[in-house]
Amino acid sequence: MAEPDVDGRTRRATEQRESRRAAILDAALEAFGTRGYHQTHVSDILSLAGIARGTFYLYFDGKSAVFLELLEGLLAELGDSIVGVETGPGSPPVEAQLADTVRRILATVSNNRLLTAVVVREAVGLDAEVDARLSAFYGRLLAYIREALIEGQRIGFVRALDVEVAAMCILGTIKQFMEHLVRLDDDATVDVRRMALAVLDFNLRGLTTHQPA
Amino acid sequence: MAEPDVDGRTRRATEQRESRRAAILDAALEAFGTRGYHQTHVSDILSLAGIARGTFYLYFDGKSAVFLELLEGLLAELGDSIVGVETGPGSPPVEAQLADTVRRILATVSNNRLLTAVVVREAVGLDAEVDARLSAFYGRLLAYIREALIEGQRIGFVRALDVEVAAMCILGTIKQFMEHLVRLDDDATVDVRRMALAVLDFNLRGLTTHQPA
Amino acid sequence: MAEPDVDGRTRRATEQRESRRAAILDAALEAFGTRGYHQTHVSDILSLAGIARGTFYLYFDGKSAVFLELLEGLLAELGDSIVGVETGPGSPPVEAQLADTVRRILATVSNNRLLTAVVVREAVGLDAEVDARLSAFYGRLLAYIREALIEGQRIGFVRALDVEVAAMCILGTIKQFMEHLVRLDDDATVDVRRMALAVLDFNLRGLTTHQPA
Amino acid sequence: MAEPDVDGRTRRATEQRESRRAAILDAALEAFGTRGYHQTHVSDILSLAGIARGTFYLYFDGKSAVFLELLEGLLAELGDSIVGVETGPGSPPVEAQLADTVRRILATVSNNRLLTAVVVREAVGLDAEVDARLSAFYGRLLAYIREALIEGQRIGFVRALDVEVAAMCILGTIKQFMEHLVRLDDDATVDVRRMALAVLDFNLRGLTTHQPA
DNA sequence: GATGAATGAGTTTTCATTCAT
DNA sequence: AATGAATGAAAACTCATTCAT
Repeated sequence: MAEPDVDGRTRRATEQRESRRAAILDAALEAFGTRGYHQTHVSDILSLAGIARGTFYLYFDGKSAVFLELLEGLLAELGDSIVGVETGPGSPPVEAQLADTVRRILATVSNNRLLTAVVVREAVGLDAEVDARLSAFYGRLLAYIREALIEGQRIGFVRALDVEVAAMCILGTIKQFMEHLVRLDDDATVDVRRMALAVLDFNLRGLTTHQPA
Repeated sequence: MAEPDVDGRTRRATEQRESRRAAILDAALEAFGTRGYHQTHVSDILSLAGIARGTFYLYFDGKSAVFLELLEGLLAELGDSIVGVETGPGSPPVEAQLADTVRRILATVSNNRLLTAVVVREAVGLDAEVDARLSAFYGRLLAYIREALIEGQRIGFVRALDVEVAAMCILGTIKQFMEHLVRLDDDATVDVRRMALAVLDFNLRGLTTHQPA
Repeated sequence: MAEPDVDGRTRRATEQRESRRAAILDAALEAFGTRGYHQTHVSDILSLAGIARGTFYLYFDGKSAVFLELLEGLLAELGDSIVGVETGPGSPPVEAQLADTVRRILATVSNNRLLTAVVVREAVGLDAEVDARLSAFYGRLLAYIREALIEGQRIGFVRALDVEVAAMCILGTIKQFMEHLVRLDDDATVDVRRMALAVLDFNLRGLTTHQPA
Repeated sequence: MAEPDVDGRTRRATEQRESRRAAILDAALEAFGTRGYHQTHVSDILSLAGIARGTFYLYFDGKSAVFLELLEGLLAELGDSIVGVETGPGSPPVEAQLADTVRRILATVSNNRLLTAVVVREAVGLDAEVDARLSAFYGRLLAYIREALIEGQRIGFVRALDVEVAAMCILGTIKQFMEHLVRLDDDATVDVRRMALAVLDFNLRGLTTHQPA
């Protein structure tokens, strides 16, 4: 009845529980990433995770619950990747800060290729709650970009333009870029960073030669 | 078996057949547009079309076949909206031609809001063949944009940039714009044309004030 | 396109539908009667009815829905068996009327032996709605008996007693009798009518020799 | 392996074991009484008893085994409540003895309200063995009543009647009364004893005013 | 002895497609 | 051609019981 031992057992049990959860999430991620959300059945997750039916329901409420949890994780990571641009004296140049943000998003997407694939491709119509979360996330992202644009205008970095539409366009280029990344084979180590900077450059300068507007 | 009579009967029958087909397509369009592909059941289409189960399978091979046909139609229309930019002497200004293309795409999307919604949102994971078609379409669209950019560079309209990435970005802004349009309520007649031009402007000039890079 | 033919087809279809429903109800009745409610699975009903899984759900919402419908039928029949006692001039003797009621209940139970068995035995705890219906029925029956007793006291047929308790006791004897009937083998044609009259006699006169109270 | 010490340890262990068993039985009783047999899951018992899943199976063979044990207890107590009527010289009056029996049954039921509820309501269809036990108990009870009636007839207390049917009716009134008691809220301290006597009175004298048959 | 994670057989339910009328 | 009843494969989910720690 030594207390420390009991503690030890409890801790080990908890750790095991957590690792089992993680294993199921991994399996689910692989399944979703491979077959897509709708073509993935609980059975697929089971066989990938090597567990019994009941075990799955011990850890999650069902297919959509696992997906939701994976999604939350990705959205959280993406949310963290995006930080406001500092404009105070002594701050790094704005373009450099933007490039850093792009680099961080990029890393997150690269680390979560499979999941991002599902999210980007089957964006809507999966499940009421999943839809809501995604919607909310894109809403927040859009709002963030909007704010950044307005701040950019204040400091004279961003020209006069329709902030609403511009934010939408930027989001579009980001999503398309994500979709592109996701489509790449694992071994296709193209120069992703270079592409990211090219996306940034596109957003900043547009297509045209610099004839004044 | 009097030939002339049969001709008349045959024609009428064919006409009826066609209008029945069209009615089913309409019903399917509404169903898919409202509930999305996966949440739409054949029953939904049946009740909207006011036909019996068996009748449906007399005209189409199944749920995914109807969807595929609707998709083909949309892609064809979209394809038609996109025409190359003429650069010969006496051609209208490039920007005006681009604006026209944007306007045509816009009209197509507006006329096919429901279907566009499904295509844009549930882009992938519906059905192997549907996936392939969509992929092919976006591939062609991307190729078209790429060509246009190269031609633009040749005539000095487009600056030096990564054509691959720029094409991707443009596609992204278009898709995001489509998604935005699709989200609007039917009666929300916001100034869509103005927005379209703003998207074009964004793509052409980017965000920044024109300090040379 | 002869209208009468269409009518004929429609009628025949409706009839078939009804008879299919009836067949399922029959199968369900047999299954419930044989194995009891909880031991009966939809599969049992399917194989007894010789239909496919989906067909069952075409006609009923599920196991408890079929049972509820069977129950409703029985309760309705039982309700019809029970009619008030007439006390006007020229009415048949009260005892004779009561004997008739008993006989009618008896016939109903005999005709619905299997179902009565389930109802009497697994009275409660099957399903929320089933419970409610049964409860309501017994409540009405109790109320009916109470009224009859009060009327009986008014005309001097029933002695002074606790009406509440007496009604409860009578219900108890009826239920126990039903349970007994239900337990009998099909071929055991004991003199059921005689027993019914004995139950009536018990309720009317009690156990004791007629020493005045 | 010092014998005296082991004895002490053994006794203490046995006591603990017994109290653990009792705690599980208590929890099971509450669970069954509240939700009924089928709606009660082993988990319900576990959480009420505050023990782990495995522990439960250390003490009992399973859900139906616990229920069976609870049932045995109730049936034993009920069996003890019922003692034969003495008719020798100097015995208390028959009616008083019957009233005592009624009182004892009543006390038992009151003390075991929850369990009686399950037994009375879900009488049959729980489990083969449970069914058999209940059946046997009611058989014995019926036999006891039958004997009592015959003895009653011998001493001229009970009139000429169909003993079989009368026993059945009496059992019916008892069961209905039990069901009624069980339905009462715990705090509804209606005059149960008065009701019990009214049941007895009903059984003895029946409904009618005493016009000779 | 105690624990609670794991099991998997057993059930229910759905829905695209077929086919006899 | 049209109908709609029937099909049954495919999923999802539950819960009593086992067993390694």
